[in-house]
Amino acid sequence: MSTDFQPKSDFLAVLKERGYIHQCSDFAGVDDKAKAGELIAYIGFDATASSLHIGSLLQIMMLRWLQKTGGKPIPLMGGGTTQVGDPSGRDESRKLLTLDQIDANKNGIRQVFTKFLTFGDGKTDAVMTDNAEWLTALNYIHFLRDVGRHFSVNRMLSMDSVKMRLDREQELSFIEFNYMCLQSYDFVELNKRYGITLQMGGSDQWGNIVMGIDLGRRMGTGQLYGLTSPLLTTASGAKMGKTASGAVWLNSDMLPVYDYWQYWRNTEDADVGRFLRLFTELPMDEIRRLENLGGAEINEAKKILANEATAMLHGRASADEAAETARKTFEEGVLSTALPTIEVTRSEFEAGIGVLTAFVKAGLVASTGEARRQIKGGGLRMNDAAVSDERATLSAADLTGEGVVKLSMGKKKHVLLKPV
RNA sequence: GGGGGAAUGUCCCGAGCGGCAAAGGGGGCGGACUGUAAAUCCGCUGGCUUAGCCUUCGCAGGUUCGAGUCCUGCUUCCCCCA
Repeated sequence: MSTDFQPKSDFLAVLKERGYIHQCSDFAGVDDKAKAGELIAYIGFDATASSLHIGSLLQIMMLRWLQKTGGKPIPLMGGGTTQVGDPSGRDESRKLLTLDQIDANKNGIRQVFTKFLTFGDGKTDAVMTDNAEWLTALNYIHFLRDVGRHFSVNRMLSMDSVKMRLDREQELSFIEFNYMCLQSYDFVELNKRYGITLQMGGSDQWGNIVMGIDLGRRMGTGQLYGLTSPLLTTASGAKMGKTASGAVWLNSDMLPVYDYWQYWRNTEDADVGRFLRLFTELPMDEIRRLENLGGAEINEAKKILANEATAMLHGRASADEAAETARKTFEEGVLSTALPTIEVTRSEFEAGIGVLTAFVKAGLVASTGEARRQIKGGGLRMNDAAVSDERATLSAADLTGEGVVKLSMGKKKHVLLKPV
């Protein structure tokens, strides 16, 4: 596991150069497979929400690079494992999702993959899989006899994730043991069905992946491999993908394209190079040039990062539109009608909407109380003028030439209110 | 089975002599300064129809003019002994 390993395959060369690799069970083994064009790999995604968020993007990019370098990517939907619920997030009673919720979530998640991967029947075409297919049909006794006997509790107890819990005297439920086993079993099952030999994932998945490799050896799959990506944090140490309004979702119905673009635009200086490598496909020498821009010039690099990352997910046209909206809003101070817009009926508007209510409707604040506080702190603006009177009411006089009212919270968040 | 602790503002951690919308952090949001960055400084961080009203301290009762605080029972978690 030397970090100075020199890959011969395009796949590992790209991953290494761009910073996707944290650990690998056997660099040379994966390298040979990739070099021979025989690499088939999977990454599992649990369906805990109706969209994946930025945290999963790194994983998706690995699958994308695999495909581009001649391998076959297999995204695995955790339709079965989600029913068990991965308790590794710790915490008390994690509410179990209903089957309906899981189904709905799977549909939401599935869309994203089609944007990053090419699906089909060809050699390097991606195939969508779902572990509900085999896990839900498992019979407990059969599973114990065929698979369970290969797990050593002694060994499981020595795993980091488990040891940590035990050391801290935190609850470790039996269900968690099972989760690890199911994930291991997935690996073996996917090997049988698709000839998969590599499982990738975040660094927190290392233990589970290694268990899968081990199970494979005992169940006669031939040599399996594991490769993990580093846990991403921003340069100032925050977990990636959280914003004020929650996670940075990949589905546009959960997070408008404009907001997605803004997320990347607001990257910290120190992260620009790293993010360009991981989340865009720009050539390396171009990235090196961009990340070395000094002072305010690095903003150009941030725009390119935002454009490229957004184009990959939402398409070039949407990315351009978001960039143009941002340019008008921030650089020219001109109103762009492409800002996120919420509509109210004309009769409701004419009846008079209070400013407090308007900001709540726009989703800029969570309650009228918060709106009041923000007004006191000078944080709310209407058509770029600070709101000072919380009793004010919107009227036709507030409509701009475009027939909208621009509501802003802070300097960066803008929503248009449009009577229809 | 016996004994001893713990549960607080629904993001987290955490103080709280019977007068409490409840100390202090972290995180988050806003303002200032900047470059839509970081760092720094300042403000805010239960809800509403806001001179007021309503709802919060594991759950259910009780004492009291008044309970996060005292009493009783219950639930969950932790520690010690067996």
